[in-house]
Amino acid sequence: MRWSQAFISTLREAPGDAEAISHKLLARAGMIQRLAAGIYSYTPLGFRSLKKMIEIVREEMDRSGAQEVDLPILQPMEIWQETKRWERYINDGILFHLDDRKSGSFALAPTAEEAVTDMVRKSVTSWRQLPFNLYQIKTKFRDEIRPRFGLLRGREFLMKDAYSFDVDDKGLDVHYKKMEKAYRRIFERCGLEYVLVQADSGAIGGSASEEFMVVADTGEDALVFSESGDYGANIEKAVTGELPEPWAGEEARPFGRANAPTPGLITCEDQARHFGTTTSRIVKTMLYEAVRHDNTSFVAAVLIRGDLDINEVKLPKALGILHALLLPEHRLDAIAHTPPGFVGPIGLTPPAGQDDVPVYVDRSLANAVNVYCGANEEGTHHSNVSIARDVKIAGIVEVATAREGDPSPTGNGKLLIKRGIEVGHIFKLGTKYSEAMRCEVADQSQKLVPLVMGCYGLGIGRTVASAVEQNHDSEGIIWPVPLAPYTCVVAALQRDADVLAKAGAIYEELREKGVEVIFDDREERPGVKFKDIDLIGFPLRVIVGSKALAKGAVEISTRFERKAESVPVAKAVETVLRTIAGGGRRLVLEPGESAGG
RNA sequence: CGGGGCGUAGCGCAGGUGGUAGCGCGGUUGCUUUGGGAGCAACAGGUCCCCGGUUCGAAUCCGGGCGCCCCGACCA
Repeated sequence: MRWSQAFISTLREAPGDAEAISHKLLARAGMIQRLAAGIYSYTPLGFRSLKKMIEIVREEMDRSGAQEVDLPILQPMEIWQETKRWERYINDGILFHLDDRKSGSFALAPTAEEAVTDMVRKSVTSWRQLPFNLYQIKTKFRDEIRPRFGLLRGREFLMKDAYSFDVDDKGLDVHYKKMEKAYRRIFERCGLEYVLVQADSGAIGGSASEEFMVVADTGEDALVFSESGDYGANIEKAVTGELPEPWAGEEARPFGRANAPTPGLITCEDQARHFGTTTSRIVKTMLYEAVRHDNTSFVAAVLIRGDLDINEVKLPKALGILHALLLPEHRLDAIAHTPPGFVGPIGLTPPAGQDDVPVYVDRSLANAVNVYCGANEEGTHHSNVSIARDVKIAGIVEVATAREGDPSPTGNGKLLIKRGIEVGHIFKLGTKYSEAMRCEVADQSQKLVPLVMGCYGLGIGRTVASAVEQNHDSEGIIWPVPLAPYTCVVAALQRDADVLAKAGAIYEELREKGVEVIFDDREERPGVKFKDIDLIGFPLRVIVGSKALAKGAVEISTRFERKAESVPVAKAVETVLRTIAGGGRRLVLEPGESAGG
């Protein structure tokens, strides 16, 4: 491609709404353009990188034995109602949906479990037709509450989604492992540093799930790792080892009434200071509106140590409910007879229609003795509370949020917290969708069984953006070779006939040798060319300028190293080829070839 | 959903006591320049987010709406 003919426009300044580095740089490089909040166009240059990513994913999915399909993204409400996801997603406000002329409703789908399950149930009747894994690379829609960070959280986005179908869990395990392997190959090919962590399966449902995360400060997820590297989990899922218990070995003292704190002492920190103890001895009592799967609800109390926080992603699962909403303050008075700060597990008044308020206790408090808790009276606390003795416990649950420095659940060292971008997510769905949609086959004993499914997502645009997050400097993007829009740029620094001819010849030869190369033949000053080339971040750069050319040389450098070497004109092409063969990050010169920078 | 901010040329922004709009970058043309976003000159480019109101007159004041960005989303 000749730059002078190409649709490329770079920006000296990033659009004002760009926040993340990848967003700023991709926009400045003219690779993406915002059309609306969370909705981006790819320019020819940006689309080239996107296509690179698509091809890598397609190759690795095909290699794994998966088969590509194309499912409608405009999907009828009816199949979403079969799995109860219509109401759920509408309630969460994240489903784009619309009506057609005849009043039918449709979704612009964020995932395709229903569509693929429908396809399979219509055509598969026997276990002999299994197993298989179907995937597609297609634009998806999610009406994000808050789209941000450019390609990282958009409302329209390109995602690869795959769905495996097996007769039993053993088959699912095989597919799951295959996908993990395929994903590892994909991210390794992109040159990305990533980690695999345990994850919550969220709204998709299912049992096990793991996320592929690119570690980056702009990441929206908090990740928990053990120092020793033998544990990694999304904070939504992370558990900790046994925490030291400050009451270990103590005798339980008689239950009492604490000297009253002033009503202003609302936080656990204030109270601990007032009582002359640590926050770990203050019991935090949180009241939740617990919504059951049948949409009925009740009020429940959850007790946790004052130095810990409740993880509201873990909570519903621990309580066996659909979701838990913290009770709004105005409802506290009727149940706990006090504003926040003095709520406790003893003497709660259940709301109408409920016999009692069940009290769930986090594991961290299961053995607690001689602790303080709110007395359900403003300004008052109980002291020397022994949880097992004094509280009617509905269940011991594990709902604490992991903290940096907590012991690792594996017993090896402490936990660290980093941020990450979720680029891939693999789930064991089980039979959630196949049962709801009656996607069944006859097994070997002629019994009708629902298919066991897995689902595997991979954000294409997001992975490209992650690559930029991970590979850039003050001048611009440093594309990993596999994702670069062009591998190499040949720039003619001057409009001099000899310069243009030599540069043109090198460009033509590289092209013939199969290198993806762009020829900067623009009528621009050298400075402009250098800036654009660095900003877009082509891995290799061949500079043809009148100065070096007078000595029969051109200058070659990689975007990663940025140190240019003079190379004889006749050796330029082979130097480029050798450097690409060597990975493209570092210049590979022949011994004795360098004439110095 | 709560709080804050913004909306003026392709991009980044200024203006705002009411009088019909400006700067930088970018663009076009010419001359000069030519190894890290050149200089001079001329030119082009605007629904000042939209609708309504006040006024002789609104980018500016008032009301309503829309769009966008940021922060927070309750830890008792």
